[in-house]
Amino acid sequence: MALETYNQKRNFAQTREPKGKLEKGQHNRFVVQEHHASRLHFDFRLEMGGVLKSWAVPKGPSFNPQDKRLAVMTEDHPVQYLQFEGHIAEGNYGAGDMRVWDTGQYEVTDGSDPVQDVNKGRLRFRLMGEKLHGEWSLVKLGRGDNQWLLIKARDEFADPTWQLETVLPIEEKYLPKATRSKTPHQVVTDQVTDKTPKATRHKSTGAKVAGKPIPVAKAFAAKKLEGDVVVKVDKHEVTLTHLDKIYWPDEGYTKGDLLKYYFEIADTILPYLRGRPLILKRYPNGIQGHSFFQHDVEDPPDFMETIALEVERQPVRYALCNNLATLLYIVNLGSIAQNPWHSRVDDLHHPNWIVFDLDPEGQNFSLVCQVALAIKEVLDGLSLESYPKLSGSSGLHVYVPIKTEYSYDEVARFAELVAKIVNQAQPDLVTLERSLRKREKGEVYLDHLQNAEGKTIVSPYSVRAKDKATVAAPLTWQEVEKCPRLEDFTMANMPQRIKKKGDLFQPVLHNCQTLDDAIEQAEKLWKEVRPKKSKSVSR
DNA sequence: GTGTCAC
DNA sequence: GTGACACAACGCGCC
DNA sequence: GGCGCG
Repeated sequence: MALETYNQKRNFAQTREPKGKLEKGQHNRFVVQEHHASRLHFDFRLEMGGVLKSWAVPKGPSFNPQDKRLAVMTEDHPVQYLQFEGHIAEGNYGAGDMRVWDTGQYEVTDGSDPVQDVNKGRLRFRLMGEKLHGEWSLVKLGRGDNQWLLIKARDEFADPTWQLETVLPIEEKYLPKATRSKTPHQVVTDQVTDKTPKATRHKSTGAKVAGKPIPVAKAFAAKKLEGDVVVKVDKHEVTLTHLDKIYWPDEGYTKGDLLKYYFEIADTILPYLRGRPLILKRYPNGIQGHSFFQHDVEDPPDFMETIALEVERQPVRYALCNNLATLLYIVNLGSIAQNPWHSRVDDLHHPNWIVFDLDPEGQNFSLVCQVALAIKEVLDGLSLESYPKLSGSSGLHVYVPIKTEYSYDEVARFAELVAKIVNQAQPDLVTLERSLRKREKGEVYLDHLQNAEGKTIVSPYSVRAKDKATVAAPLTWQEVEKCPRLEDFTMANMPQRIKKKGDLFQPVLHNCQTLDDAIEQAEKLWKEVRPKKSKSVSR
């Protein structure tokens, strides 16, 4: 049954090849035959299920694990074919010389059933032949139903310098015209088997050619952003891919739209990113697709600066978004919102802003605005300017810019003190309770714990991976009083708003406030207002 | 190895 | 019919 | 999204 095709293809009056019949025993032998047929190729056969499972490998096996050799599965051959050598007469299937190139035993690596593995399209095995040794894999490809790859696994037998040699001399007919009459030799070079034109050869699979670089402004001036484009940014080239991929299915916004937004507001956002380690949260398939965090940027492009930080005794290279090229690069990777540290690399241990993160947790947004105003009132009382922004997600952030000289610990302590004071002033509105279960309904969670080294907060002007492509929008306090709607601040209208209002957050980078007095006053204030809990306990 | 196309 | 050329790098897990 | 792996 399994050998029907084999028998059909052959006229046994004319060929000395063995007749196909199933064999009982299971010996796990293999053979590689050098086959000088219409094309020179190598037949790779593994004994299993009473037949030889066979693949035609045009370039033959390679000990270089980086070579993935195309292996076309052909009809099962009878086990007697293991020994077959000779000349198949002209006019017959596979006409030409056949020699055993290598033979020996094999074993399936994980002890599973090789027939099943073949059916599954994945086979790993160890070869013990004269020439071939070590671990190999055969992996079935998706397209076509008989295309596989033969790959050498990385082990002690792997050898990138290895070169295949044929048993028989290579006939002139297999050589490209240009090379003919120059002593056909026994080393199978690329030229013998590689029929691809020189021009397209060696374009490494990863680096796709997306055309000539276009000046970035010109690229984004285009009516429609689609496909891939290489963009020239200053001296750098940035490849932008899948520009027409839908990132916001409901609105139809594409990755191209997102990139265009960041290009347009780059001058406004970059100051908030510059010098700050970034944690990338990537959505390669848009806001509804799978997302993941990336701390370490593997293989950063030349224009991207990074900082190596020790994390659990391992160096981790964090991205620094110091220029437009990097911004476009990380956005192209699916980094929709940008998440910088609170401190910069020139002074990593000292944050230059304090953040209060207000999370409504299902509450009415007007409550959030009330709490924000309560925070402002407390901060005003401590003579500190504060600046609100919509998180773009569901809450609100209040920033207090400070001099770069307070440790994260000092800042965290101060932030907690302020949070307690606000909580004391508005106990019905505010909770400091982290645990969701313990939070009362109608309370807004005031998170001050975000003020720690290594934590991040979504930067102003970041687009959020949320419906409507909402933006983390800086506001005026007057706007907070009127309780804005976050869906009114989006990627679609933010550039206009910036043109009209300028950058409302500019003081956050320049108003370097001193905390010393505020800390002193806050401590005093807290002593006055705090609940006298300790006394009731001790009583 | 297979498929397609020009001659 | 034959030779020249084109095609021949998948799916998964990880960050 | 893109790399390395089998």
